[in-house]
Amino acid sequence: MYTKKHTGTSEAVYQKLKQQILHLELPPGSSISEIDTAAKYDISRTPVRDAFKMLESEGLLEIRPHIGTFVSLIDLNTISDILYMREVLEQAVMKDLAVSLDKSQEFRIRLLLQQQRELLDTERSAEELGRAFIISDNDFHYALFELAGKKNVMDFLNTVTSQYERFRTFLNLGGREELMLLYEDHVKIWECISHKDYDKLSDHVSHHLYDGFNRSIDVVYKHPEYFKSFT
Amino acid sequence: MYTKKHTGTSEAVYQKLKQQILHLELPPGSSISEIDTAAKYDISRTPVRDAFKMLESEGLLEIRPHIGTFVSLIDLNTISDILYMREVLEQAVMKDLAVSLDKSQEFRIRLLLQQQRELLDTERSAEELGRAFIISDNDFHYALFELAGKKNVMDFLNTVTSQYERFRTFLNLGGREELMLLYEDHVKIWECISHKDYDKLSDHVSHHLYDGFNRSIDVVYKHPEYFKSFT
DNA sequence: AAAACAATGCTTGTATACAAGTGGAACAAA
DNA sequence: TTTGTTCCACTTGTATACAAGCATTGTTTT
Repeated sequence: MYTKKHTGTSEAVYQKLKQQILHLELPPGSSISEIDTAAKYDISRTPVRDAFKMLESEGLLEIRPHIGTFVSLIDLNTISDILYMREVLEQAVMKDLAVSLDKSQEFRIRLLLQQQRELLDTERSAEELGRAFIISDNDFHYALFELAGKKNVMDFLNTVTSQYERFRTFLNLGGREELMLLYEDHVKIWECISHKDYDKLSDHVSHHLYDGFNRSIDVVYKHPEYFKSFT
Repeated sequence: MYTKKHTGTSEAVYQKLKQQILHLELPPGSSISEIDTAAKYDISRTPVRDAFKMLESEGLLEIRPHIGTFVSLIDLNTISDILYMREVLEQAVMKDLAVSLDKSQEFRIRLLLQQQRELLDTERSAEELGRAFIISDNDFHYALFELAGKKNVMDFLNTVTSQYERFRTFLNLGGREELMLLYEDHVKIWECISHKDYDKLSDHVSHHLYDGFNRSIDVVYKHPEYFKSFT
């Protein structure tokens, strides 16, 4: 038998569980025990506990001492606050980028948009396309932050907004047409940046963030057990 | 002997260590071992490890497997990005508050300002006054976020910006006069909110965030060993 | 029948033993 | 002296045993 590594085990478990939670394979509210997870991956409780703690700090797990560990319910109030932060920060960063845009950056953005265009024209299943587009969408936003010199800001945001990703995956039941709307938002945002049209830029950024959610928020009521009760 | 509690131990150690790090009693770059810490508080390595992991996720510790654990150096690039986030988010939140301000909220802010005023008029040592004012300053900002209905946004910010608090403590060598300037900023910010003077409000918020740092940033060079090299 | 209660099996929290990687110190060879 | 090497002390990573809290079930008592 190969000797087991003494680094990276908990990190691997963390990544695996996080993906399962974000993709709703571990649904909100479901229980998950340290012992079972350890047995499943043929490791001890220790690295599993480390992974659990990390996921708890991101708000994806809820550890109740001596009772059990549960995948956290989606809190729509939290989602709302996350959207607010993303809106405000993205508006500011995009504006900064528009102010200092140069030709090489413009080229890079054009390239990303073209990639996205091709993605939408490729035939594949709706679910697969949805996931691929979310990744591409994230790449697009991340690239804009990076070009604006605000990569760390994006990283901070992401550490605190895992909930947002999960909610996005949950709502992602839209077909090619819906995704096309998101792509068109990107094009509009890019046009505003390159034309330095700051007012419209802010509007498009807000619209891009909220519109998809607003359009499909009714599906929330198809899985009320996934959500924390809100009044 | 009393039976040991089976909850809260790691949390207590976490809080204790965090305070020591933020107050620079555990200086940046210094090493801290799990075994020593466990012995110091007469507990086992397990809760200490939990606390270490939490502090690492906040960027206050750097755990190098099989080598050691070190209090992280202050990264001025990170500080810069944190300041950017706080600037953008505070400007937005304060503006929101100004839009919807009512009399009872105005009363609450006046109260906080008066408390701060009294604090500055009380005789005590410079260092103690500095720490007390930082707490009072945080309370003031927190209250404004709360009044704007954005308490969670502030909480998110704080989980990610522990570095900022440490840096602030480090720079806090200013006397009563410097603190008075911060207090006057608060008064100006409040006036802009109550008069709905949005343009000046943003300026004052930015000024309030950056001015203190800019005025005393020279002390950085008195402890270069605390900082990550930057180019 | 209903209510109080004790036993049991689950959970996570803690303590401790062991594994394995790292770096420096002591030491040997050139 | 310099260089290379071996060893050792120290670190964190992992595995596992035990402690203790909670909930459910089944039993006993009223």
